[in-house]
Amino acid sequence: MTETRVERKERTRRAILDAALHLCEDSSLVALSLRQVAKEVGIVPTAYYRHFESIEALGLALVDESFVSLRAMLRDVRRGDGATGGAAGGYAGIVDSSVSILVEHVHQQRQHFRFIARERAAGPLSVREAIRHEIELCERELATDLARLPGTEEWSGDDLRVLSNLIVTAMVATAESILAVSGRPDVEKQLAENARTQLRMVLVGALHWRSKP
Amino acid sequence: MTETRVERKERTRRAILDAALHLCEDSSLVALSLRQVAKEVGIVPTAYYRHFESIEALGLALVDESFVSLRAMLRDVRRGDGATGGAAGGYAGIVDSSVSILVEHVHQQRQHFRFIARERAAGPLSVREAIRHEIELCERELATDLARLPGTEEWSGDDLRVLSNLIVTAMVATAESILAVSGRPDVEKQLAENARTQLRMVLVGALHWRSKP
DNA sequence: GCTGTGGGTGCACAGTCGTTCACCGAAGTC
DNA sequence: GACTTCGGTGAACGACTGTGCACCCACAGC
Repeated sequence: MTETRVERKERTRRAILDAALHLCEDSSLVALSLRQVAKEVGIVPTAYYRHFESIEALGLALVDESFVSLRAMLRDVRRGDGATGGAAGGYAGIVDSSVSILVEHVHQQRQHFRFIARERAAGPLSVREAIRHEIELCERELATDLARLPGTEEWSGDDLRVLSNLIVTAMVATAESILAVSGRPDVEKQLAENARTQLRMVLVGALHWRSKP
Repeated sequence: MTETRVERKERTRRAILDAALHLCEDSSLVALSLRQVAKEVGIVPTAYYRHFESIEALGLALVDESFVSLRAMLRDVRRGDGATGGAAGGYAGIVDSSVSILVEHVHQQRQHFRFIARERAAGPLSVREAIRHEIELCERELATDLARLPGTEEWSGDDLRVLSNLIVTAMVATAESILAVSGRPDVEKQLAENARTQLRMVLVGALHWRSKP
């Protein structure tokens, strides 16, 4: 029954992260006070310093944590085991399952996605930079995935990067839209269908694309 | 030399808007205090209430003002008089000049674009909704423009809307990137070129697209 | 079992916050 | 010229902010 000291500390740290994530649901990190977090956790303000030296440091930890969720999603997308079963195959199958996986993960990790979407533009400078860097990594990953797809053999590295940037941008926007309409399943279905259409349009463009020498 | 009373009031109101815009360059509206704005303007906090009843109301005014800038840009894009001179014509010419106009306007109205980019995700609820609504109007405008382009005769209204959503999303992302790298002209040139490539890819996709019945 | 480390407490401080109120004085009205 | 309107002032309030300091006490290592 007794807790070891490191367990106890880790539990409080988790509680702080969760509290911040909860408070960030309808505001931004820059409008979050150390005392609010402490009150939400149930500790005294000064005890906060035992875990983080500032709100900004908390933000960076949340970025790390959130991108664990995001990478888990990318892993699922790469495996291609979406709601459609994956039996469809081909580009259409990839598009359908990828968007399904996106929608699913946005629901399961709503707080993480919301945090990233908001702090990407509004957070402290270091947080914004950290998020931008992580997204750039995601784009690179996607670019190498795209390079393995049939039809992109003659593409330049630049074009692959530009294409994956476009796709990531569109998917980030889709995630933001889904978060914005949270609670209206019919509208959400429509957003997912729009995202699929956009991906198909982009893919049609890609298949007819020839990189300049 | 004497100022009429309404002129004087309008001048202070302008000063408040400018001060808020300036303070929002490296933070968000939700982290902005009435007193900061007042101090920046050079008036006492209570005088602020003569012009706006809250920071949120100020935000809504800034949204209106910012979208005047954005609409001016859209008008230029529609006229197609970009830096390339417009003589090129055809899709390539449209793409080149449109992106040039975007870059140009982002520079000229840096504060407005930055404000919209940030508060779109982080502002008070009413501000977020106002921005979302305005962007949706821009998408509709673009959709009607696209409908006039040769090659989209058989497109469904849905597909036109989805396509313009994709294009607007990509251009918003481009504007955000340009703001993020502010001050590095070489990187910015690259971003603009990437945006042009993305638009071309999307257009290639669109030209080979056939709407489902 | 004694000692020391470290998470958590309580108090205090100097600021800042939004908002109230009574008041001033110049521009506007009659 | 007398009267009103209204943008701006200055003091004051209660609440909240980040942070420093001394302290407590359960767990850790000896």
